[in-house]
Amino acid sequence: MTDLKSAESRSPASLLYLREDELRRGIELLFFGYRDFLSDADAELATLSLGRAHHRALHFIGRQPDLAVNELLTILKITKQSLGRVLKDLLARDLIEQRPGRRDRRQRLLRLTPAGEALHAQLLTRQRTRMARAFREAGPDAVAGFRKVLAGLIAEDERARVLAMIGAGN
Amino acid sequence: MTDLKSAESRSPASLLYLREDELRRGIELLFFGYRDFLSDADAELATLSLGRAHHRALHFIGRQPDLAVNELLTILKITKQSLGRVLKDLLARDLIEQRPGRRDRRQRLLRLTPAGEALHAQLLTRQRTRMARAFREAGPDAVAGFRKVLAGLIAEDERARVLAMIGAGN
DNA sequence: GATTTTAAGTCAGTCATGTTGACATATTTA
DNA sequence: TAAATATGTCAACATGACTGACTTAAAATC
Repeated sequence: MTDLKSAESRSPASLLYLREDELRRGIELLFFGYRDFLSDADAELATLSLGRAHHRALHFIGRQPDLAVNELLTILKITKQSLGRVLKDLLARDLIEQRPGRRDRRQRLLRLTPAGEALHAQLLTRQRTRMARAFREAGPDAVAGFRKVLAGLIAEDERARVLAMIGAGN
Repeated sequence: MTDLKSAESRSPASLLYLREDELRRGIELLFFGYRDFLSDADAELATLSLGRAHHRALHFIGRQPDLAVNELLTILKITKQSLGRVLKDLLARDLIEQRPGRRDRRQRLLRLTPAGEALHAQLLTRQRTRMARAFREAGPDAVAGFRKVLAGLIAEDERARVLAMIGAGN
């Protein structure tokens, strides 16, 4: 970091600089933390010729069985066509199954098959292990702060909906 | 979340469940927070027909002028071929420039052109604005926790190097 | 000085995952 | 009955990753 001046080397009143530097560090930490957090699951998915897109669909179907396609689209914010390809793969590999909704028979409600449950559990366990280590090492106060800041990063017009979906504790 | 039972509805001693649920919330918050954090920059990049890959290269070149290609590869952890295409685009659009290293003339040191600086500053300001709002709303203790947990998510064999690169405050 | 290693670039092909746009079908709602 | 909705599908395309093979120039080593 030869180009990044230390705070001490600058004018004493450059609080703005300190602030900008703190924000830059937060931005970069988010990049590296996110990337490495996904690496465990990525490695496992690669052995199955599946990608992140499959993982995300599997995750949200697993956590909320009988999820409708439209709900999943709202969660993932991708196009119907993109999701369609992923669901097709997961169906072909017997990781998920569909059935028409009882109230609304246009809907195709999605749920995991036993094989899908197994994979979902395996991936989630891996991710929880890494997250658990970070939580444990950081301590409960840090965990609360982590969640608070991340919640603040969510788009304002989405935040209430997302936090409600994730669960009450936020 | 019809399928997610509240903690109260379960057996009193299910601390494991509480913990698993807390970890799941952290995982999901990271997903949504990261996605929405990038959305500002993505929108701006799209107007210029640039993508995230360009943004990342621009960011790390901007923060450390005269960066060698190899250093950038180490930071981004992508292949030379992938980076090559991105750098070619950025060079063609006069956003970065190269010059041979003085000590090692095999190296091509990368730096931003004035136009690159302008774009870099514009993108960084946008991202800082969103991060600043989240930091401000969450408070300083939360910010410390946010950083602590994210640092813990970085791959162990990378952590020291990454934290050193990001800056002392972590 | 000759050989090996390193830094960088390039060509070619592939894959995963996103996009737009147009359209089809079944079902529900107005 | 007509309109809106939920889903699926075809086609074409862009981005950004990958592997593998190879070249060139310069530095480091023997």
